[in-house]
Amino acid sequence: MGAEQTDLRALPEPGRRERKKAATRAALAAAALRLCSERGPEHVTIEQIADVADVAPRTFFNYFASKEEAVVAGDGASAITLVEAFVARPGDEPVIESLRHALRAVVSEPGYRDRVLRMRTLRGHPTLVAHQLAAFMARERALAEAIAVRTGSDPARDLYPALVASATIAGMRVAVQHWLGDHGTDPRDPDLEELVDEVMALFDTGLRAVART
Amino acid sequence: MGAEQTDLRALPEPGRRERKKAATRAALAAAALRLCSERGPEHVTIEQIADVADVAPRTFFNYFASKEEAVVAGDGASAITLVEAFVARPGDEPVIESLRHALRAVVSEPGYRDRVLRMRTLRGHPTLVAHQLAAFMARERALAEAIAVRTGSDPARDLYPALVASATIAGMRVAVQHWLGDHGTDPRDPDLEELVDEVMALFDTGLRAVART
DNA sequence: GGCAAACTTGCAGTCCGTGCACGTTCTTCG
DNA sequence: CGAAGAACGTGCACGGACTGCAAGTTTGCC
Repeated sequence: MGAEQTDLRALPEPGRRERKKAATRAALAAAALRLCSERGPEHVTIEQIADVADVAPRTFFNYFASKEEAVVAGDGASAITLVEAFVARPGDEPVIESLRHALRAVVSEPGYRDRVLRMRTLRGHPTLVAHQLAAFMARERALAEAIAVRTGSDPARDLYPALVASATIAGMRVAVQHWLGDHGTDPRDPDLEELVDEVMALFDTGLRAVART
Repeated sequence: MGAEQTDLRALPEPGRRERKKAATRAALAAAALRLCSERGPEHVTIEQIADVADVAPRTFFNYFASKEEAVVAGDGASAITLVEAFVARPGDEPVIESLRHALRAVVSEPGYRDRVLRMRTLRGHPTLVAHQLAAFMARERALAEAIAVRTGSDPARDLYPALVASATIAGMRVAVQHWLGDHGTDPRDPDLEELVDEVMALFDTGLRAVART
C-alpha cells in the first residue's frame, strides 16, 4: 500500500510523454515550494520558479493556475493518498479505524515530513494556507462518498459521512500543527503517528469528555 | 493593510469617521458579493465593485487586499460572532453544548441565510472557497484558546481544545452544505438549527456509531 | 516516413496589487 | 473656536499575474 499515484488506470502505458509531464509538474512544484519557503512567497516570481524548473514562464501556467497552487501541489497528492488508503482498507473494519490507518499512511509517506517542515515557514501567509485547505477540500467530497458507500448511508439524509470526512481532515491538520509545536512544545514529544491516533480516539469516543492532563 | 479585522458592528461610540469607514467597507463587501454571485467572480473587476460602492478603484485596496477577501468578509464576521458567542456562554456549561449554542447564534444572525444562499452560486470557484476557509481559520486559534481556558487544558500537551475548535467549524460547514442540498435534497427538510444540533450531537456521543437510515 | 494530437513557447494585452504623493476630512487639544 | 496633525480618499505609475492566440516542436501511431 505504498504511494499509488494519481492516475487511476496507469496500467498499460506510462509513456514517455506522460513521464515528462509528470517530471515537469514535479519540478515546478518542488521549485515553487523551495523558493517560497526560502525567501517568502511574496519575493518569488513565476519567472524564477520556471527558471529553476528549466521551462518557459508561459509553461508554468500549463500546469498550475497560480503560484499558490504549485506550492500546495504536494498536499493535493496527500489528499488523494488519504482517500485511496481508506478505500483499500477491509470493508468490515470500523470507519474510524480505517481512517486512522489512512491518516497514518499519509503522514508516513516518504517526504511527507520534509514537506510539512518546509511549509512551517509558510504559516502566517493566509493566501497559502487558504490554498492548502482548498487542496484537501477538493477531495473531501470523494472521501465522504467512500465513507457513505462503506456504511451504506444515504448522503441526502445522513450527515455522518460528510461530517466524518471533514472531521478527519480537520483532525489531521490539528495533529500536524501540534507536532510542529504551534501551541508550545509538548513535553511528551509525541510523534505524528501517535498524535493521529490520539485525534481519532477522541473522535471515536466523543468530544464530551474533557481529557485532563 | 490586510491585517485589520472586520468589525461591522461598533460597540461604544463610533464617531463619524468610523461610521463612514464601516459603511464603505460594508458597501464594498456587499457589492463584491452581489456582482460575483450574479455574473461569476472571473467577470467582475475591482473597478466595477468600486463603482457600485461609489469609491475610487484605489480605495478598494484600502479595505481589502483582493476581490476574494471582500466577497468572504461576511464569513469573517461570522467567525468573530462564533467566538464571542462561545465566551458569552456560562463557564460551567459543557463545551460542546456551548459550541452548539454559539453555532446557532451564528446561523440565526440576520442576513446569514441570505449570504449563504448567495454564496451557493460561488461553489466550484476554488479560489473563493479557499479564502472562505481562511476567513474561518483566522479565528480558529482564538476559539481553541477560549476552549482551553474553559476546560483548563494545557494546549501544549492536550489536543482537545484545538481539535474541538477545528471540528466545530468543520461541522458548521457540513451543516450548511447539507442544508444547501449538496448531496441531494434531504426528504426530512431540516432547518439549519436542527442540522447544527445533529452535528454537535454526533461529536458529543462520538463518531463510532453509524447512524443507519 | 508521415500524419495528427499534444506540448512548449513567445507575444500582446488586461487586470491585479502596491508604493508614493497630494488634497480633503475628521479629531483633538490648546 | 480654531489650528495642528492624523487619518482617509484618490490619481499616477510600475511590476507582476494571468490569458488567448499563433506559431514551432515533440510524441504517439500507423
